[in-house]
Order: sequence, then C-alpha cells, then structure tokens
Amino acid sequence: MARQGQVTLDDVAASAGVSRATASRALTGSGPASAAVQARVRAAAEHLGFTPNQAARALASNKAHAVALVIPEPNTIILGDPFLQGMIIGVSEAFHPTDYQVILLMVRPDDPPGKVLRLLHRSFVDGAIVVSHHRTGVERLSGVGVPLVFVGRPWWMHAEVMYVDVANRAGGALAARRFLDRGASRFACIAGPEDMTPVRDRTAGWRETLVGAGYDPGPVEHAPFTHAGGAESAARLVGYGADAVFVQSDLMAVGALRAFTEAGVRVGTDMLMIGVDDSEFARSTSPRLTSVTNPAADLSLRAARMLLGVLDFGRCPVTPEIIQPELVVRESA
Amino acid sequence: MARQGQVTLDDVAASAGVSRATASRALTGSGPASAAVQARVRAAAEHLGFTPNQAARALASNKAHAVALVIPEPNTIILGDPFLQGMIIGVSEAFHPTDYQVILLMVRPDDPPGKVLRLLHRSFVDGAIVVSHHRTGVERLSGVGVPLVFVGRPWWMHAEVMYVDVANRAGGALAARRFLDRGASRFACIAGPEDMTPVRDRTAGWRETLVGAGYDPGPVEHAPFTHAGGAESAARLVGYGADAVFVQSDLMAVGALRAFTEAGVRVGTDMLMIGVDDSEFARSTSPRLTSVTNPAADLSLRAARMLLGVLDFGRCPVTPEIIQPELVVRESA
DNA sequence: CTGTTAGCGCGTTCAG
DNA sequence: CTGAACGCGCTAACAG
Repeated sequence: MARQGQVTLDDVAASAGVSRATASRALTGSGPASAAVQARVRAAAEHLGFTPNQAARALASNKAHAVALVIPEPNTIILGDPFLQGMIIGVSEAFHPTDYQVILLMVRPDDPPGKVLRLLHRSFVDGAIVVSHHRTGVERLSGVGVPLVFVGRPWWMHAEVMYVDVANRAGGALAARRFLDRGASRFACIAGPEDMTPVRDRTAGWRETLVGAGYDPGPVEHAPFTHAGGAESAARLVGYGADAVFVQSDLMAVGALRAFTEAGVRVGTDMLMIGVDDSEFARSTSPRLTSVTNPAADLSLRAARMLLGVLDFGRCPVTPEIIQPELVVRESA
Repeated sequence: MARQGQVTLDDVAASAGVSRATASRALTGSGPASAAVQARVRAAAEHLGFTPNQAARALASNKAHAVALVIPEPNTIILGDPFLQGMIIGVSEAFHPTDYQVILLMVRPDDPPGKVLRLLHRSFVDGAIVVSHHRTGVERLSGVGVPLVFVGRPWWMHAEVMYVDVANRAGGALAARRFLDRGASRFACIAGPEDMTPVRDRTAGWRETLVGAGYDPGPVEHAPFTHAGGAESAARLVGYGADAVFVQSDLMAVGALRAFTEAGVRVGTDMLMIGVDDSEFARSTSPRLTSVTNPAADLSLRAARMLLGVLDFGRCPVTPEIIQPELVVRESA
C-alpha cells in the first residue's frame, strides 16, 4: 500500500530518458542542464504529477525550506490575544516572499517536550521563531540544531539564541510616569504570568519609577493574559482603592475595566487605567484605553529578518534588536 | 558546518555499546530489547541530548507522526472567524492525546501551489484536514499521497478524499422556515463567497423553501466571510426593504446589523435577521442574534476521528458524516 | 534478544 | 553537459 501514489525522481528521469542526477539538476536548477533536457524533464515531472519527497530532500541537502513559529500557549489564548495574532500574521507575512513555509506549532503546556523537539530538528525546519515563552517548558529548546529567534528576552542565553524585544522596562516606566503626571497617588498593577520576561521587565520599570518618585508601587496581581485573568485580578483589587492601574495587556484591561465598572468604580474618573498592546481593544472600550505600544508587526518583521539573515546569509551571531515602546494617550488616562 | 550539533543514533549506540538497530528498538519500542539495554540506551540518548532526525525517520518508516490542518484563507480571516478558530482548537484538541503533531498550514491565495503541496507529501505529514476550501486553489490537492479529510463537501471527489459536513441545505431551509413562521414576506440573503460549497448549499435550501412557499427568494449578496463583507452587503440591500435577512455567518451578521442600524433599520422589529455559527458574536449583539448552528467543535472532532481511523486502523473508504444544524432562537428573529 | 544488511528518495560529489 | 556512485540518518527485514 505504501508505494502507490509515490512518484519518484527516478520515474521522472526514466520518463524523460535521462539519469536521476540530471533530472534533479533540471528541476532544482542546482547544476548545469541543457535547455532541451530541462524542458523534457519539467514536462515529465508535470505529467506524472511528481512532488519531491520533502523528507528525502531535507535529508540529502540538510535544508527543509520551512521555519516554525512556536507559541507555547493553549490555543484558546493564542487565538484570543491580539499580540499573538499580530505575531502570526506578521511572521507569515514576512516569510511569504521567501521560499520558506511557515509552520505554526502550538505547543500545549502539558505536551511532552519531545513532541515539539523532534519537529524543531534540522531537516524538518531550518529555524524557528519562539513567541510567548515561559520560564519552563522550552528549556530543552537549547541544543536543538536550528537557529532560534525569540520574541521577548529569553530566560537563558545560548549560542543559537537570538532575540528581539520591546524595551519593556521603559514601557512600565512610561505608564508610571503618565500616572504621576496625572497626579495619581495610589497604584496597582495587573501583570501577566510571572514566568515571562516581558512581565518582569515591565513590572520592574513600573516599580522603579514609582519608588524613585517616593511612592508605594502597590500590589502586583499576576494572572494569565486573558479577559478573565484581567477581570479576576481587578476583582481582587477593588478593595485596595487604587486610583491608577497599569494593566499589562489590552485584553486583560478589557476584563479589568468591566470588573471595575461593575464594582462601581468609574474608570477614567475615579481611576486611571493604562493597557499594553495598543490593539483594537484599546480603541473599542468605553472610555477608550490609553495603552503602551507592543508592536507585533514590527517585532515579527525584525524577528523574521533576523532569522533569514542567519539562514540565507550566515549572519551570526546577531545582536538583539530592542524597540522603544510609546504611550498612546486616550480617555482612560 | 552541518555536522556539528547533530547527535546521531550511531553516537548513542556507540556510547551505549550496542548496535544502531538495537538502539533504535530500545528508543522506539518497535522491537524486543532487554530492560538493561533499554535503560543504557535511554541514558546515553538523554546524556548526549539525542533527538531523532525526523526526516530520516519519516523516510525510513514512511510515517511522519504529524497531520496538517490546511486553511486556504488569508490569515486575517483565519484569526478573526469564530468558526475557523473553533476548527483550529477542535482539531488540535482531538489530536492531542495521540502522538500526531498538528501543523497549521495557512495557505495564502497567492501562494504558488507547490509551496504547500510539497508539504502535504507523505513523510512530512501522514494526512491532512482541509477547511474552508474554495473551488479553485486546492485542485492539485488530489493526487497528494496522503489521506485528506475535508470539512465541508469538496468540489470534486477522489479516492483519497473523505469529508464531514453540516446539512447546509437543511440549515438554509431552517432559516427560511423561521422567517415564514414569523410572517415575513420580503427576503434577502447575505451569503459568503460563491465558490464554497456550504454557501451554495445553504443558499439552495433557503431558495427552495421560499419558492416552495410561493415567495420570491429575493437578492443574494456574495461577500467574504468578514465583518466588512457583511456591512457592505447590507449597505447594498438597504434600498431593497427586506423584512427578513439570512446572513451566512455571525461575523458578517455583526457587520450587517451595524450597517442596517446605521441606516435606520431596526433589526428585530422592522427586519428579522438570522445568522450562522451560533458563536459568541450571536450572543453579544443587540438585539441578540438568532443563529443556525455550525458546530465547529463537533465537525473538527469527527474529521479528526475520521482521519485517525484511516491512519491508525486502515479504515477506508469512509462514508461522509453529516451533522444536522439547529436553529437557536434569540431576539433578532 | 541482538547485530548485519538493505534500502527509504534525494542531492551531490566525482569521472567521462 | 551528463551519468555512476556514494551518503544523509534512520527503520525494517533478515540471520545468529
């Protein structure tokens, strides 16, 4: 049952009356081949419906012509988060003009590490971009044979690891300073998971700035980057009576805003709020949300270019690229 | 440069003091291996950080341990549509307990066919599920060596092709009958792209039922399954003065509802509206939307099971599975 | 239970 | 410019 349906290069070569080597050269253009032969081979391949066996080709040439986008999050999070959506779109956009296929690997937290590791191997993909990584779960990614570009500072460094990031410390500071300028005095933060470097960095910048100005930075609630995560964190903060809350994702901010509103807190009046991502969500709430940018399009493009640089031009090692965030001011703060 | 970082099975075998074949058996469990040897080999593999080369393994065993989810839509559509999101979640959920990795292939309309074809090859994936296919663009998918399960009736049949579907004709009829029961008399339909079988089927059921009841089925506007598509179609229909509009996707319905409302038409009062998908969107509009179910979770599960049946148990051919849609009644109709 | 021997399908040296 | 031979890393038939 296995053999049927498999048209091999040998079949094409035989049909065109040449050797396999010649057929290979004619199809890939990797070597000299007379125009006449080339045409014959191409015609034969077309006629027989030949599709090169990717595995064999990868094995022989050590090139897979594919890159993986690895997102170690449950797929409900991947599909709901504007930042991750932006990354998916951006990465596939960036690789579209190249001949690399983008493969989306949704790694679930409870997946055995081997399941994804075996796919991040040479000759399956030539490289990978890793987004939204947590402290644990991707440790064993070091040592995979392929170059890796992280979006967001990785927890450990390694020869094969490169990264792009937003200056998240500066982002946290931006939010804090805005609140200070608006005269706030009782602060709180709704952060993402504690095991992600961007969260740590934003929180650090936030705290530093407030402490530096002589204020208590207040509580920091850690929760998943979801609507529910924001809402639940907000519920826990209602009693605290903050007049300025920094929420580290617009999606969480939507949930938080709703929870605060239901608790009788008027956001924009009783309480200032700043989100992160500057996504559609920030523009659709009421009041609209002031937000720190987290430019997925820019990040994904840079990450893709960085990976392509290594893949196609052997440019390596590469220094990290850091993007400066900006504050987009709207009604909420 | 290629060799470095590649730990091969030979290295593991040598380190464990056995032959390569034995090492292979010990690691994969594909053959007999004494407990002692198995432990030694596993330890050696762990120690050396061995990761099997997927391409080599696939080439030798003719099994890739991966399935593809193919969605031939621009990624902005994929990420915004509740049905497609449901499919992605459902499929990866269904394959999670198995040892197949799900690979999401986002095929862009302007991608050269070869780019995806070479990936839909044996020894890259063992099979594929194709969702949201249009009339053209996937023709050449016939002849790929792997079993295919379509979600939604395919345009052509082929030995390797199986499918699951919703009884879309019945779905269209359901909407029409509801409108008739509510006493509507001037009908219109906002459909998806004309080159998709579910759209054709729903429209057919819709028309049949209305014509059968002695009414003019009215205009059918074709547009992409997007918010904008719905809004633009609605704008074109405002002058027609329909009192009952069937919109073939909740996402489109949100756009249409907004457009009608802005044009001064009170949906739920002046005009009845029914959507398709019974998604979150249907529950979040005002008035809330009556909707025909299009159960992504159920469809994806059945598609996955069908593919697994062929893959793991050689169950083939398989007869299509058709799910009956239901009408979920809310304020809008 | 283990080692030996063949390939899987292809790219890529080498001679001619 | 073309063909013959080799090897990529692994699994799967055989022998022992």
